[in-house]
Amino acid sequence: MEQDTSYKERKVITIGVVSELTGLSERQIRYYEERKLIFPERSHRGNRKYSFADVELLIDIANKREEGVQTFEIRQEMLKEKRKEEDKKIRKELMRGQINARFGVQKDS
Amino acid sequence: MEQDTSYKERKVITIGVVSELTGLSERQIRYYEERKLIFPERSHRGNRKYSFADVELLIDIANKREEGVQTFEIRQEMLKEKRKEEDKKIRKELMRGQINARFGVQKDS
DNA sequence: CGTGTAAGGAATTCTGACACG
DNA sequence: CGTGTAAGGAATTCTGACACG
Repeated sequence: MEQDTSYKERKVITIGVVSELTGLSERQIRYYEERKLIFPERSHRGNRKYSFADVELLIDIANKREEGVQTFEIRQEMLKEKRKEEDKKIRKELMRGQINARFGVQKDS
Repeated sequence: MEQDTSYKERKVITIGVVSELTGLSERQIRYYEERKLIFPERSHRGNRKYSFADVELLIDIANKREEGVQTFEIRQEMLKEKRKEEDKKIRKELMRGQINARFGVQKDS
């Protein structure tokens, strides 16, 4: 289901390049990971790898930080967003279920 | 005009990751550059950086090589392709020019 | 809390070259 | 021609820690 060929989601960018792309120091980037704001993959021997989506997220984080928002609060907001997304998804699936129940394919047997 | 925010074209991937992604050795990847099949950018201090488009191109090259096609021939084909693309583009622009001449915006002055 | 920095080590990347076929 | 490899050096990345505020 999860098509992970998407260029935006593939984790292939090393921390040095991410640093250039975002203007953040490597220290900051690693710290935001420690605070569970960002989740890079690890290469074979432990090097962090980020996606373009991660880069964009980091830029958002940087903006929030500049406004004085603490990492803890940013995390709260992100979790809230995530819950909202999941809710939407579930509602969609429920709807689909109801439609199928009335007009959809027959259950076999 | 050239919108280079495109994830596919941004050169951000280091040679080690490209090697993993393509299955090619770093030696091979550097050699194909020497033969002018691929054109990475360089980071600040000289490290090669590739795009997803480059990765796909390298996979195509690898397939051709497996069929025994020489790098020189691959280069020929690529140049031919490129010329074809440019031709198409020019024809398109010519067409647009004619349409504008009859129905388009007035030239000022 | 958020970030800088020095520390020490391991892994990465670079170039030019020799080897083989 | 296309690729492997050893060589030496420079740059990258990692972790854990101390510092400051």
